Amino acid sequence: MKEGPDIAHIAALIGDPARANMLTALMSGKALTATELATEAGITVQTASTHLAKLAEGGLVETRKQGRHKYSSLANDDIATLLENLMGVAAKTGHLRTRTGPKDAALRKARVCYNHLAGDMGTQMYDSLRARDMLHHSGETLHLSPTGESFVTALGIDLPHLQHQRAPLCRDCLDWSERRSHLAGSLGRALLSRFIELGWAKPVADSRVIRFSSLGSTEFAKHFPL
Amino acid sequence: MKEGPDIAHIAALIGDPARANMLTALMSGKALTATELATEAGITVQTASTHLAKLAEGGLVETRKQGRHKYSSLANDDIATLLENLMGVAAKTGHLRTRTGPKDAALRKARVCYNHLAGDMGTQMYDSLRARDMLHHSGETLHLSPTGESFVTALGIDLPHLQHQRAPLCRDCLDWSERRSHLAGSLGRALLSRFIELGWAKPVADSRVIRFSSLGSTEFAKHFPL
DNA sequence: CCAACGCTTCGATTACGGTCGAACTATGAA
DNA sequence: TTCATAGTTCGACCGTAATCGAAGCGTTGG
Repeated sequence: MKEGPDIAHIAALIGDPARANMLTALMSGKALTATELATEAGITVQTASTHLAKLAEGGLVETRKQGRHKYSSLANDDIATLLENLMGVAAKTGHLRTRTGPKDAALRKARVCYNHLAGDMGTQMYDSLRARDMLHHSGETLHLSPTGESFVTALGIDLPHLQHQRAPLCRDCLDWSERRSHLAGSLGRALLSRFIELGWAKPVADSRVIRFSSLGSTEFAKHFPL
Repeated sequence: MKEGPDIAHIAALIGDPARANMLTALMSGKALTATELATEAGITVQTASTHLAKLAEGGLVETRKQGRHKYSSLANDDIATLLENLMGVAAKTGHLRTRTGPKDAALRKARVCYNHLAGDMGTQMYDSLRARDMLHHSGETLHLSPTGESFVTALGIDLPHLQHQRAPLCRDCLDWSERRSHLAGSLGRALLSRFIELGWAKPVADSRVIRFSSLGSTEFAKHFPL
């Protein structure tokens, strides 16, 4: 009865509709200002401010002041995973907020999960790397094999720079549309931004959808075959 | 703003302290009656009844009537995973309800997660099976290799019976104390109950702790070396 | 058939938290 | 300096939901 961490507190934080809207908006990975989050959630700036204070105190979001703006983002990958997890059971128990619209297909195909690629193409990338032994699963941690290292370097990833960071290089993250893993961690983030840099893909404004160009699709299929 | 599943609803369900207490109590895997859950959460039976109705409507728990008792249990493994996930971020953000007591060590060593073995020994079992190629990871689904099949059969598991069931045989489940995977699914459940059957281990009453006998510890270490 | 038990429903109370208007602070621009 | 914009704090209002006492059902066991 009194053992274990206080799950009620943080669940309650997510449990408010306004805050849930803000958090899902932050799942895009971008840091958003208070007013952006307010309009996203359909509330006034004042209430958004109090909500943000609570979310920060609860360790769910981190804030960073820049000039007269205050940017908020999810505190870490764990939070993103938790939210995806929540979406999974919410979707499975049939409690959808809106009927599956035309947007859903695009969301299921390719979307950003916090900061890396998720959806069909995300799992395809993951599976392709796994199948070619570039990604290795030892215990719980994911590792990049030597062939994998040269592969991503050839793609233009600055691997030494990533390995210097404190954050884990590879992590797997579970999807809610697909029930499968995709690649998270700093490498997952770097790969997505590289795709955008190469002009293969482009994030759709005000959404989590990632749209691949026709060139990008063929290049992606070439580099990550099944 | 209006895309995706309704995470606020189910997060709000978990967000109430009383309900959170009930859910964590159900993490033991046992089905509990309404009165048991009421005392567990420190509330009266009436309120527990209304809470249970809401949890059932939300798809978090399933209820089963037996005589004049009504047994409630977690609806499925996904819920258990979600709760463990929540405990993880709650623990990480430092929002512990109680200071880490003497009970915590036992919890970290071996505990039941919904219905299978978690904690140190859970991850050890998982890693040991993986290291000996008895457990195989293809895509997202876990598979039991032929050597693995004969191994668990030798342990006394009725494998054909398990394979007949609709539920997946192997699944991995993430731990909140250890940040690593352990074996869930019907095989995970069967293994734990087999350990208890063999007298290796015994669940501690009114807790999620699993206590291994000295015989059980040596046998376990023999069967699941690292 | 009656009493005990487990659970549910109803009704009333209460309290907590979300919400916004208004006033205030801080930063940047003119 | 003055104005505009971004965000915070305060105060008051309001609604929702948690809670429990009391009464009502079923089921079990004598």
